[in-house]
Amino acid sequence: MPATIKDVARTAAVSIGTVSRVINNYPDVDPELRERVQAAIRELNYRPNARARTFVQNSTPVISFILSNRSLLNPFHSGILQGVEEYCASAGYFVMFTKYDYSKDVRAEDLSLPGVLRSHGVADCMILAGTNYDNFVEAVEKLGVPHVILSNHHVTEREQTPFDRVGWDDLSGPYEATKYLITLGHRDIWYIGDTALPWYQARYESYVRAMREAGLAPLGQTVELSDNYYANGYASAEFILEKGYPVTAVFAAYDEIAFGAWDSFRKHGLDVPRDVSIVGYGDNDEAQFKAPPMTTVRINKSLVGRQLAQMAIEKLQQPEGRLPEVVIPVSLVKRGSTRPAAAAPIPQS
Amino acid sequence: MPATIKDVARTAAVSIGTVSRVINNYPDVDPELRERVQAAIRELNYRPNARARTFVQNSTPVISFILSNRSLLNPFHSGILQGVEEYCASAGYFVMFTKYDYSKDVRAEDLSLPGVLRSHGVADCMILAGTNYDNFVEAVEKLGVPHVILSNHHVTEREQTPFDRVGWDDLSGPYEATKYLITLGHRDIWYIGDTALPWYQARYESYVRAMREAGLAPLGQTVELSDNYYANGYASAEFILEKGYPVTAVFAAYDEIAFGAWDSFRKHGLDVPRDVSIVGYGDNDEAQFKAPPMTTVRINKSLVGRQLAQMAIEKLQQPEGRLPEVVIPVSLVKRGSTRPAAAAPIPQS
DNA sequence: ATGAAAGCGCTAACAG
DNA sequence: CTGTTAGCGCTTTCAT
Repeated sequence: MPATIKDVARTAAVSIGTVSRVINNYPDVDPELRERVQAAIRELNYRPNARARTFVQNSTPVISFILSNRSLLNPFHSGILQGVEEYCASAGYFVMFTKYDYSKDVRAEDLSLPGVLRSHGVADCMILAGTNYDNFVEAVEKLGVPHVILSNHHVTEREQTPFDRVGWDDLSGPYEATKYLITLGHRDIWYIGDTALPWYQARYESYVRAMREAGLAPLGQTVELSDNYYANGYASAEFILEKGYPVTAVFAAYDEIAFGAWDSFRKHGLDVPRDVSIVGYGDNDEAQFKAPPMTTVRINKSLVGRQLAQMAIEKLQQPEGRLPEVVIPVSLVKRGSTRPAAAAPIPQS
Repeated sequence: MPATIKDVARTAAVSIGTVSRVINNYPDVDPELRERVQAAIRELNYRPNARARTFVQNSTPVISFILSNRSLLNPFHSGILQGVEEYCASAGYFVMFTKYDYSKDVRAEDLSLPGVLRSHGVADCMILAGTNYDNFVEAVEKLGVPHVILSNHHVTEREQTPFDRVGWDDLSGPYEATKYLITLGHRDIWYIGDTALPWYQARYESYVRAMREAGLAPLGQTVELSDNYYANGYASAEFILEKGYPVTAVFAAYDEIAFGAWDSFRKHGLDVPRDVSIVGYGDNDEAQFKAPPMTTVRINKSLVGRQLAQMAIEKLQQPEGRLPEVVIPVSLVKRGSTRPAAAAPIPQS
């Protein structure tokens, strides 16, 4: 049975009010009493009861990170969670990790919500991460629970107000990457990636924009065998090579896709970057560890997480306030998997 | 301001005691009253206040997953966390994610503990995951906080009582893997991996045992440039090849190490599995996605996590009880990166 | 079967 | 500056 504030008060021969003031670092306490209280705390090995404290203050320093419909094994999501925890810990908050899988086709009121939403007071603000749909967001809104949304994977049909959302810039990365390849003299630049998923769609369109601006024809290739990025990238490259299409550069919509394509090229005796330049997307750890290290678009997942956490804590303190959307910039990291295109044969005139 | 139990009682014209009995599914409630209460709950959109409930019950349905000195980006750790969450959610518990970095050289009483341990009542049981040392474990013990330890990465100098610990079998996996390569006719089988870390040491010894039993000389190679597994595996293979040592098979102490070695072999024109067979360790998702898919030792991380969670919940309910250590078996997954050794040239007699 | 009331540990408001 | 006390929402015990 742990010591309570009463025990400390008795031992220090003061009132519980004084003990409370000492615990919470109130300024106006007689130094001698403060010392006596602190001695009693040490002696009794007293740790405040967080339950009682949060109960009387009617608020819990807990943020729930809800990962919807995605696996934490994906470094994207674990990276964001890690950023969330980092910020929360520094601000004195705790992070509750909840995985939540649901179908987008269930009506909001019929969703079987995660426990953290079935009672109130477990966590006072939610971070909706992973892939989310309108039905769940709507259910959370209806409950009146403060929340912040990871915007990139929020598949919505409603018009979004630019508030209480954090994401990274999914448009300029692919655009910059493609432009970089063009600058290097490449013309047969393929986009490899799924175009069915909305966020891949955005990446594709940015690629197309860069190609068009340079007067080049966009070349998209997607083989969607499974939700296995590597295999799809591999198969897409196989397809391009088997058809005999010219290819000197690839922008892959995700690092894992790039790795698959890379292995396919290698299998066909094509060297990266000698024969084909490759740019990935995401900058997971593996990218820098390839031989040669892979050029890719870096998304600062930790920063995305920290920003989500910061906004969540602000919302928790001011549930009615609306915080403007934050978009985290991305950056092209140039490494060894890209190089200038071989000079084109001079046309005979 | 959310509705409280009082509001429900007033609306249903019953006492708060009755409302409590309905909420908690007590059997002896008049069906008519129960119906009235439920109607009031719906009408007021009442959700019980978890804070008040846990306060009066003096226990919180929260387990803290403390990841020490490791990154959640490593699929090992995120896989375990995901298993923990899965079990906890099904049992009505919540998971608090805490990252905690510390030095093993600080005395237990001088450690700056994570917030979840500085007050009590935030979480009632801890899962100590990641890499842990005696000082932290001792500090947790001194606080009298119930806890369960992931045993594989617990670096200890104390004699361990086989209780309140969960781990996977780090001995039979490497042994089986090596024996399998021997069965395939390989003789020049290299172990690639760090031997400085204790758990890698165990894997190495098991490899050595299998080699010795077959009358073969163990061949260990470690290049430890950094904590980058891929690069170390790559460099280790480079070393073997540059020295011109014979090699027809490799057991790598971790999948990422295997990937690095694989790429080095490929660079040197050696095909897997035609020229070299490779066995990895861990069975991260990428292993099955290689071309060909990689033979590896599967560690069921989710099961490790679920087992940790189950024991944590038991400890939480019976803090004094001691639960026998659980060791999760591993299994060799045979895939395309291994094949029988080419027949040795028949010695001229 | 139901209502009334004590009390969980703490904070904060108030009185002195 | 310090002590006293109400009260947070709920469960549980004790009457009835």
